[in-house]
This record gives sequence, C-alpha cells and structure tokens, in this order.
Amino acid sequence: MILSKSFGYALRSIIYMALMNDTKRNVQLQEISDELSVPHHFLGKVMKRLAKNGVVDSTKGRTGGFMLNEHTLSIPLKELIILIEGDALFNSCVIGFKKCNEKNPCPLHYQIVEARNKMISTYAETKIGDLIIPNKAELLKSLLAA
Amino acid sequence: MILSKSFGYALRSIIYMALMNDTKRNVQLQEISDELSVPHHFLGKVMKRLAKNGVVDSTKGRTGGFMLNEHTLSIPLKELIILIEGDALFNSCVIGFKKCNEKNPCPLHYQIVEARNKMISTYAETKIGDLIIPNKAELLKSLLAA
DNA sequence: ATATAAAAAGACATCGTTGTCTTTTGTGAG
DNA sequence: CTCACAAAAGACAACGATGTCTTTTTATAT
Repeated sequence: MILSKSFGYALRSIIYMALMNDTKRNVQLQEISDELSVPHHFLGKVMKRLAKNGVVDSTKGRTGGFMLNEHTLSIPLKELIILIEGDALFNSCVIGFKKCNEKNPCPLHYQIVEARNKMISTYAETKIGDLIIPNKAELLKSLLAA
Repeated sequence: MILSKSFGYALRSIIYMALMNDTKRNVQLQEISDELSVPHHFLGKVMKRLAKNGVVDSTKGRTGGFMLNEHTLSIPLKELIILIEGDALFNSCVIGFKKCNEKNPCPLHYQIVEARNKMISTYAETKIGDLIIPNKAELLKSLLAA
C-alpha cells in the first residue's frame, strides 16, 4: 500500500458525496462512515482537515454535515495527498536520503527516476473529478469494496 | 518516502560490501553501521534477515562478519524489497482495498495502473548489481549521503 | 582450554499512524 | 430561548516500524 489509509478515506468520502449530491444537499459523517465502513471518529478528523482547507464545506448543528464546493472536484490528487499525508511521496528520496538529487544521487536515484516521475505526473494531472465515472452503480460499488 | 528505512539500510549495506570486496574477505557490522551512519543493532536485525535468507553469508566468532555470495548481486530489487518489507507494495491496492482488481477496481485503479506497472517492472528488472557503477568514488559517496 | 570478539537473539523504548471515547462548540428545529 | 444534534476538539489506546540495550551463542586467536 503506497498511500495512507487516511487518504483513501478522504478520497472515497469525496467521491461518495459527489454521488449523493444529486439527491441531498449535504451528507453527514455518520452516513459516510456507515456506508464506507470507516471508523466514525477517525473519519471525523480527516473530514475536519478537508473542511479546514476548503476542500469541502461543513456546517455544524442539527442539520449539519459536509458538502462539496465548486473547487472540490477540480483538485488534483497530488494536492489531496499532500494535504492529508504531507509531501514525502513527492519530495523525499525513495530510500529517505536527505540530500538526494542529480548532483548527489542515492544509489537508486537514476534507476527509479523514470517510474517515479511517471507516478508524480499521474497524481499531478489526475483531478478528483476524473475519478467520477458515468456509471454510478459501478462507482458506488468501487467505493464499498474495501 | 516510498520504501522503508530497513530496505534502504539493506541495499546500502550490500552495495558497501560490494565496494569493499576488493580488499577484504568479509565486512563486520560495526564497520557498516559506522560508515553508513546507521544504528548498529537495528542494522544487525536487517542483516540477520539477509543472512537467514541467503542474500549474504555470515559467520560468527572472532573473525566473523558478512560477505556477499554468488547470488547477491543478481537479486532483483523487487525480491529484496519483498524480503525486507513484504509484498504490499506490489500486491496490495494503492489505497488498501482488499479486493481490488480488474473486476472489482478501486476508484483509483485505472488511473494509476500504468504508473504502478512501470514502478513494479522497474523494481522487477533492476538487479542489485545494476546499481554498482564503475565510478567507485561516486558510488561510495552516494552511500554516505543519507 | 580460555579469553575474546563477533553475530544472533530477545527485551524494552520511541514515534507516527490509526482507532476509540469523551467533551466542547455551534446551529437549526421546536 | 432552549433543546437536540452534528461537527470540532482533545485525551488516550493499539499497533507497526524504528531504535537502544542486554544476554546468548559461536568461532577462533592466544
């Protein structure tokens, strides 16, 4: 597993909300954690982070919950990854060398640079919205498969 | 950082031993941990694992130490990674779905499959010995850079 | 034989991620 | 205005990766 659980929770939650947007104004934590089989309070922390950083909107109180905003689906996966788990995946050496670059390459540097760049550009170019396929049934199924 | 520290320690140790093979029959843990600035006892556990699995040879006692064998340098990185940190990098879904495949893809599956396969084939095709460049000075420098 | 020194092994500490539980804050329903 | 209820916040537990320290095993130099 390359990406963190937290990121997986965040991504699935956003996609779930996108699916539910047709029928509901907002979606509550309870519903998301129930549907995606994710720990309620842990997801709460993840969603709080998303809300604080404008990835989603949130309201408290009796009819509170989370909702997507105009930016949400155009956010690149790379940005979401960095928001949730930091930029180590993109900025640090594969084997953790502090100073690893062209001038001072780690033993693996040149061998993996191509695959690494491919991965980075994939995450940079793919937006969350790109994951929303037209087939809603299949998409929903893919969210629950965990 | 994608790969574990343990793997980095293992890889660097093996390359270091390859460099020293010209002059010494075996290399002791103390020397490796000193040269690579790696915790002595933690590295001991990593090396023990390598020795137990035939990646390197080891002898105890007064003149003991570790040495490469005829297989060491032809081992693919993928094999070494799996030996040290398991096969999660290669066999589990990027966001940790238990059942993620063509029939039951996670939301990210199709978007990252190309980059993922590129990474997997790189690690599968690159052997440890491929990292041993002729320029010994530069290679040694790259080992210590951490 | 005995002492020495090295790998091997095992107990325990630290730290980040993940997960649980409780308390606080804020908002709309009534 | 007050209550109900949801997000927000914070304390703490579980777990794996990493790291430290001590003890055991084993080979060999003397």
